[in-house]
Amino acid sequence: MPVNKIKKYHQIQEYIKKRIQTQKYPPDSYLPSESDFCVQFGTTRTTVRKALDELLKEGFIVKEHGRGSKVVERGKYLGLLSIKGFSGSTDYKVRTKVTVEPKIVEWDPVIGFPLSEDEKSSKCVYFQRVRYIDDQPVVLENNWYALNALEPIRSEEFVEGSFFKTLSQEYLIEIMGAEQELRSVPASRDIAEKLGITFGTPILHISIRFRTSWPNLNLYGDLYCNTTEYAIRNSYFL
Amino acid sequence: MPVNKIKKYHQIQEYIKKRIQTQKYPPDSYLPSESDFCVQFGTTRTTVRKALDELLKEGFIVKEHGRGSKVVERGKYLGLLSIKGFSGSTDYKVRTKVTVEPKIVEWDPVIGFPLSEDEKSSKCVYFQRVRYIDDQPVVLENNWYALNALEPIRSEEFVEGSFFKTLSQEYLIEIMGAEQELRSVPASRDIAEKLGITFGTPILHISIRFRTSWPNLNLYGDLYCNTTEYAIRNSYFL
DNA sequence: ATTTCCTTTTTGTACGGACAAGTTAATTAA
DNA sequence: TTAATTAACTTGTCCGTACAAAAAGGAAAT
Repeated sequence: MPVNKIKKYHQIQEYIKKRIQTQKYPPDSYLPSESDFCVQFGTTRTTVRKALDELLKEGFIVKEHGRGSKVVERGKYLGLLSIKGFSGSTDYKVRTKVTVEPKIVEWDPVIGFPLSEDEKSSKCVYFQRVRYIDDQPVVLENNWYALNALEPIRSEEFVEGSFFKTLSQEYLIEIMGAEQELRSVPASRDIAEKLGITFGTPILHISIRFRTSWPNLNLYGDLYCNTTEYAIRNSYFL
Repeated sequence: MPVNKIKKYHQIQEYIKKRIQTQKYPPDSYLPSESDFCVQFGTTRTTVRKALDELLKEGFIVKEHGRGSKVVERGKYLGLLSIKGFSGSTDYKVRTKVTVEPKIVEWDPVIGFPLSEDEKSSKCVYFQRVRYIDDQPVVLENNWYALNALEPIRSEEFVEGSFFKTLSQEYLIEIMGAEQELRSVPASRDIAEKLGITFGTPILHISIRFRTSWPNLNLYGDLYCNTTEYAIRNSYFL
């Protein structure tokens, strides 16, 4: 029979992760040194380093030889697609407007992924946002998630206006991965109007499923991007 | 002054990587056990495991508790965009036709990335391919790389018809990362003809720069994808 | 023939120690 | 004051050991 013993390095890893998520270890600050953690948890550097290595792989920290382990600003959405110059840049004024407040609805068949039985048995929470760059609407974003997995969150409660930051800091939910499908399609009348473009203009349609650290919680997204001015960009390394 | 000492784990890592790239350790086979490597390299499991951990992170192997370390089929292009059902699937007949043989030309200004001085000072190698799915042309692909970084390779010499496999197995060049820009654009007359679609149809335009393990070698790509039948898909995990 | 048990092999976790290498800040020498 | 040196601290590499946990295969019992 499986024993499922608790692993010491995993406990330390989760402890530090929680402190990061709740801003006890704020972004850009340095964690206590490895030997500090050794004393704190009554263990050896081998085990502490294993925990830190895991957090490094998960993207919570970066290590600097001779200096320490630094907490990184979370929520770069891994290698996800982002608008050119979006993340961490001040080239453009990016603004987000919630055009449909989170509300409970039936699942929308436009979601490009098969739902689990668990999800199908539940209603879902839906909200819509529009992303503006330099006061121009560029991305129309529809979002869904299963009501039985997570309660509705009012947009005024979003931490720094970000849904993902809210999940991390308020619910300790992390994005574990994502799958996307991309298509180039002509703009429908509805979308053309919302993005202020002419009917039929080629736009980028992206369907996303985010996998989270909660096994039964997936986030579904349906994005329409006007790429005439700003391209969508992503990058991967190592 | 920096000493740049050779690291034992790195030597072992590179040794195993080379054996994988040259098929001495073929895909799906199991590597010698960790203790075998300890004897072979006169070291301890700590060091061997560090080497294997690096190969795991680089995606060359997977580890199976109680069984061993298995060599994985390389060339999934990391998290790169791939045609839906493309990688490792037999749902569709995928065929690649080289429409322009690799030849030496001047750099094309359509490349959406700034070139380094080194690259600008050299001519470049260019070739064009068309990807077919079920005998339908779906992707038109232009490729460039600097001539002073890598010689031209004739398409008949591609290992299993794959340019990336050739780089890995014949030149020991690995893809270290990539940056992409995506746009939804109307098909030009030229591209519409080559993809067998009507002029003006929305198509997905992707500009890619691949970073390789050779510091001065970048691969540039310019792709035009007809996404009406088959979506472009990608996923990220962990 | 099938199940159960045990042994062997292999990877995973953890301990404890030693020294190397990079960073920072205080101290010393010019 | 400025530059060089030193000391203290932190992460990186590596050694050697021990036991746990998972997988595989063979032996014994049913």
